Amino acid sequence: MTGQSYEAAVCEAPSAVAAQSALHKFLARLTLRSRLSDEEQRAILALDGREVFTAAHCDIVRPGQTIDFACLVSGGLAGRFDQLANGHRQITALHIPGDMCDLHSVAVPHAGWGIEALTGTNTLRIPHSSLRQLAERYPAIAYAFWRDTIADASVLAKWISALGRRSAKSRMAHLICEMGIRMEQAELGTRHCYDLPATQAQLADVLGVTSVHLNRTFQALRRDGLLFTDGLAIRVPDFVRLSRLAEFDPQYLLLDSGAK
Amino acid sequence: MTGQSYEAAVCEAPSAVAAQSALHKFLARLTLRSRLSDEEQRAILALDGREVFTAAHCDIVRPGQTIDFACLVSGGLAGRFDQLANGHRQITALHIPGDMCDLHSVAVPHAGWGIEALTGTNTLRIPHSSLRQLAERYPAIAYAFWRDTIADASVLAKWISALGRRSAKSRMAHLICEMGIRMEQAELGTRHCYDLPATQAQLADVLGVTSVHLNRTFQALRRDGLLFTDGLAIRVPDFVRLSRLAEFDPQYLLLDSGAK
DNA sequence: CGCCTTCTTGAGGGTTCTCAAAGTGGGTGG
DNA sequence: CCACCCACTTTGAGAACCCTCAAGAAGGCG
Repeated sequence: MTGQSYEAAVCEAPSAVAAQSALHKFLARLTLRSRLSDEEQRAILALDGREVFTAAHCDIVRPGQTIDFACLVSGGLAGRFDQLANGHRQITALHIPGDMCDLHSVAVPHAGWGIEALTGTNTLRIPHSSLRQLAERYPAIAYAFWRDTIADASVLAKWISALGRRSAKSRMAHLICEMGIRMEQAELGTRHCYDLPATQAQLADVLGVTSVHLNRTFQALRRDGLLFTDGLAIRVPDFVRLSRLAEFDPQYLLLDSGAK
Repeated sequence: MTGQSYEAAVCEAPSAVAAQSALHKFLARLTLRSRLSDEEQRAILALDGREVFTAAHCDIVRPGQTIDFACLVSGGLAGRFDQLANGHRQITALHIPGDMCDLHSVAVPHAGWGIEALTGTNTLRIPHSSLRQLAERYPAIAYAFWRDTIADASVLAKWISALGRRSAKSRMAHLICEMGIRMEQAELGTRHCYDLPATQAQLADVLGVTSVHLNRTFQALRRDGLLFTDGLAIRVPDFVRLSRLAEFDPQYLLLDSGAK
């Protein structure tokens, strides 16, 4: 059921292990932003759901679908997107393992967006009912969920200013910086080296440019020595210099550890 | 302390009345999205805070400021913005009377953004402590606050796809449609006619274009007969036709009444 | 009446798009 | 093991959209 070879690396672990690892990452992010008691933490880790594999380019959640579960990414890379009448997509958020893609769907189950597997992606489908019970029983968890949504909104707002007021080059640099910090926080790599398993066409859908222009922008950053790619691996020799180009300040991610 | 003459229309009411009206609008939006008991509704209406007037172009909250209150707009128009190193601003959200600009600041008090008065604007500064007490005492209110943040994020996500994948003309049309529906819901006008007290330069900061280009885009819409302005008033003769150009579907606003 | 903010217009240039085709590499079947 | 296919990346050329700089018109306010 695993996809092409390079996806096997992500999915090779038995799924129960991957699921536990994703829950741990999810919990780690919650506790970074909110204080939770041991009991509350155990309750989060006890969450259960069906693990589902979605092949690259397939939709995990179709636009407009009404769902009764939230998706915790346990492997791969997922993107929330909005689709235009002409079929063009804009990806509004990227989700890495440990991210609950659509925690907000608990409170608003009718999705106006879709979620796409950018590469072969495993998700844990956690029933809304379980999450709602948790939030009702433990107010601190409800509060943590709220903060998680706020962090999500903060990233969206930052991306609006990137799309509205920055060049493609600066936007690209910003994305590479953001994903570096997030990957590092999730212990999936470092800000200087991590995997970003997306095609250039998909990254173009994130940056709001065409894939042709994205390719040229990529080349410009390589010429400047700011960024190198090796297959899916991103290498950033000088993170500070890249941050300056991007005017990147990780504070908006609401990850204190990344702000150091 | 009221500003220029055209702002007086907004601010002429004694502030206690304006504050009550803003709280009613705020409550109306919450109850649209969440069910609240009579007691919970009374608790919201009993919220109190200092009313502050901010002149046009001045900051209600400066970027980076740590605050201990949330701002409920009671008159005028406010914009959340992100500022670049070169001083350029991108407005990420517009807030009309009845909107709690930064409800999320209750959970994340250090602002990474700023809030600007686009015109002379009155805000009610409601202490975080009052809101937090309310959320702790009434779980349904905490839940309603969460949903409000989700609605906020939904609007942000829609705006990302507008900035990334639409022309200035379509973006402008989308903004006019969105504000029309929101104004109608807030009973501050109708989708066919409402006041938008912002300068073209400010609207350009929302749309992510220059004021020169915004002006030309405006003219193009007028030429097409889609949109007319009369001072601050926006007139939309054919909302359906404008919606089509904008590919506007009000569902993302999470205002069921607007979706009809 | 004069100042100031805002809106409007013009001309030229840069970024990004569109359309099209060629190059690259992994996977698959013969 | 080779040939083919397919998805992805890269390149080229011309056009469209939007920006910059600059200056002129319009309207409120002292």
